[in-house]
Amino acid sequence: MLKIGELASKTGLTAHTIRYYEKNGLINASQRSEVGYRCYNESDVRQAEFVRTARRIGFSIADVAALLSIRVDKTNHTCQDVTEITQRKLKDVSEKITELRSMQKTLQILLNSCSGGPENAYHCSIMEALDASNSQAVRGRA
Amino acid sequence: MLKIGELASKTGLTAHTIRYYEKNGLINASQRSEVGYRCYNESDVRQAEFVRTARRIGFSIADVAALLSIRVDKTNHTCQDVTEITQRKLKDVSEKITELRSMQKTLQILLNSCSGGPENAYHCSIMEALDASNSQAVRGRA
DNA sequence: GTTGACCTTAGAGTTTACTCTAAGCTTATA
DNA sequence: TATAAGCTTAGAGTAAACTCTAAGGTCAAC
Ligand SMILES: [Zn+2]
Ligand SMILES: [Zn+2]
Ligand SMILES: [Zn+2]
Ligand SMILES: [Zn+2]
Repeated sequence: MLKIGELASKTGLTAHTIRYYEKNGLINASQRSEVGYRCYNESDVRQAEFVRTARRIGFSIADVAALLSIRVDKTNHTCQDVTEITQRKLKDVSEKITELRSMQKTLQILLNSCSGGPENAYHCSIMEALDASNSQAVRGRA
Repeated sequence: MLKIGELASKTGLTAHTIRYYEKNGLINASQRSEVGYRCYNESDVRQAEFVRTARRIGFSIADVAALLSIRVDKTNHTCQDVTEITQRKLKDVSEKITELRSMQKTLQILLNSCSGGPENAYHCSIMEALDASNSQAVRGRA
């Protein structure tokens, strides 16, 4: 039976975070000690590790809660239930990457256009591009 | 002279957002009408468009504030000042992309391992991977 | 002359995921 | 037997960027 600090060092979460996850239904201490300390058994620890793994992958707390509800009742859930959550997350991540790549490209174009030197910014092409609301560079892929 | 709603439709920002930006020093109305309405002149509009463009590229509000302070005093700032902000942002964006690509890869591996079919999740390989805290798939690029 | 769209302010609420604080027990160590 | 480290709770604070509300004044149109 681990105390919260022990679970924390075992999982790499902080005790604060574990209590926060508990409030959100992700981690649970099956027992309390006589004085009220949280006590985690092996099954609790495995669940905490599941949570940490899922969070590391990028699942939100709500996603993890959904995955846990499948986990505790696998026979009444399908592989489809699991992949739906995973697909949705993959879609989010992919969309975010697309957005960021567009930003990345624009920023790179801006940087390529400017010397970055010590001359004053009066004719800086980055500033000019930001000022031109109809600039090619800042409207994404042309 | 535009009123806030006119500036909003011209820029694609909402009136709420424009007031919020004003509070943060990004957009300013040079005048008020007799009854206190914000009035934006051409220069104000150009600044608002600069802000909108910079925000669209992904610069934070603090970044935009820094860019604006260069913009209003170009002769006392250098191209280096401008590129520093841009480089920092590019670095942030690139790091975020790296993170997300790692998530994307993991999620794809998970999805490839599961049929996604209507069978129950008892032997679901996604659930198994999440449960195995030492799983290959969930520890990023091996 | 009243409806409806638009404007004003200060300030609260939203989202996500923590992160920290205060006040007070408990437990291990020197 | 004192410290120090660790545990408890409720609740507040943080970050970013909005988003909305309430209560009220203004303006154009029918
Ligand atoms: Zn120059
Ligand atoms: Zn330059
Ligand atoms: Zn199966
Ligand atoms: Zn499956």
